[in-house]
Amino acid sequence: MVKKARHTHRREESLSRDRIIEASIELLDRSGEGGLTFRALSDRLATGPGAIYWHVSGKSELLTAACDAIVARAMNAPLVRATPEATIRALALGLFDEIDAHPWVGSALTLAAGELPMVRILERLGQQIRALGVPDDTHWAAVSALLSYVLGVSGLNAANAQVARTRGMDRSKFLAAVSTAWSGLDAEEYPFTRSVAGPFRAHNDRTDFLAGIDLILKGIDALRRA
Amino acid sequence: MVKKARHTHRREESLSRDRIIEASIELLDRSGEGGLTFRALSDRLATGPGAIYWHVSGKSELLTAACDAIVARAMNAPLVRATPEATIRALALGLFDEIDAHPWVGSALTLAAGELPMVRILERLGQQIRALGVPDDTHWAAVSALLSYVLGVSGLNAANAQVARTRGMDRSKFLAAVSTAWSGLDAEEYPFTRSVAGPFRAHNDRTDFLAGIDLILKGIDALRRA
DNA sequence: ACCTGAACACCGTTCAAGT
DNA sequence: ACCTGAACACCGTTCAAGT
Repeated sequence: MVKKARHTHRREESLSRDRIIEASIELLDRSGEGGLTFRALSDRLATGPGAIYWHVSGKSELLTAACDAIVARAMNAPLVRATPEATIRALALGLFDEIDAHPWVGSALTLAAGELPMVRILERLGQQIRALGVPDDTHWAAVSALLSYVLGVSGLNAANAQVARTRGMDRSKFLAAVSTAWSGLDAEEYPFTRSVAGPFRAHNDRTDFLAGIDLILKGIDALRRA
Repeated sequence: MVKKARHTHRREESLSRDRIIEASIELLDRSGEGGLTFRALSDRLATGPGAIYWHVSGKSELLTAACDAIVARAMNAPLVRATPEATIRALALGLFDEIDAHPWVGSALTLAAGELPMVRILERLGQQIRALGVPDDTHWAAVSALLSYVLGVSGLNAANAQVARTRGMDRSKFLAAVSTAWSGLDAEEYPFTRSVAGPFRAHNDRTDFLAGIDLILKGIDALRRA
């Protein structure tokens, strides 16, 4: 019963990079990372695959551009005046929420290392690190730790969403399955993992994410006093 | 001039899961993540693609098993008696070095979220967190922060290696290219990124990685005093 | 300048048929 | 029980040909 979503409508506007990226995001949101193909995309845009190549260099540019649209939204959100620490938390949470809503962004971000979406995050976090007043020569260490952590959580979220999707589970079913697997590990070899199997089942990704940010902020704070 | 590496030798041993994984690792090391295909693999093992499916359920199991072989090596390395902090640093560095030598492990690790390779890391780090004497209800927050950070750095390493490979650059050329791109960003919008473009060019991944671990350890230390 | 769509060179996976 | 290899249903990308 695979029914191809036929597009009955004729194309009204002409093709453009923006329309292509918009359609890419819709495909990625609906069907995950595997959902973005040139065939599905050209079908949706009522054109041929070759037409897309006129506006975009290839798939990786497409994915990065889609990712950037989401990241930009989170990084350009207006910020209330607050301490640098509070601003970092707010920025990180805003990004977390976007990635939670669009899990494919998590892996796209890492894939586009050094490119615009990552730079947006680097910049916003970095400005706050600067405002924190830590020594100049620790700026890079501080941001890169924050950035790596954020990318780690993002990638994990993307992977979890991906696995849950392919196995047709929702999030709580997936957590329960992992938790059960961990509980069944050898007691001699994996005592710690067994001990966190319970907490893991009930854990809240968002809270844990913030706790990790706070841990790193605490560490950065120590840099200032050193 | 694409010369297919012909295998002139007949197969001596019979096929086995271990031989398949060993060959997978060789392919991944030589040609990166894209190098692992059932065709390349069956060519190398002097068999057909179908034969591999007799021993292994599919590509993702193959990748996870290959990843696990490398991770196990790092996590089972004998440890000298030391403080929990020093042990965590040693474990993390050992893992970093393996991933540096086998960058594909970085993305495979994230892809196999919740599975054995990740659990090995979770367990070893967790045992040391426990030894640190922080409150029981902070164990999960502490390990998951460390783990996410390690996965973030790993993924980034994998992505960098991948980009450098496709562009045919070595690491220093790649760093220089990113650094130059950052220096060319708009001065109003990206002051911080521009300011770290210089340090970035000369930075040492291994040192930065360890600095991040230390930052998180400092934060965990604060948990004990709280 | 922009679009079409067939064709190319790949993929992972399945499966009837062999030993 | 284990292996073979053709076949299936996909991919991303290219390109001669159209408008």
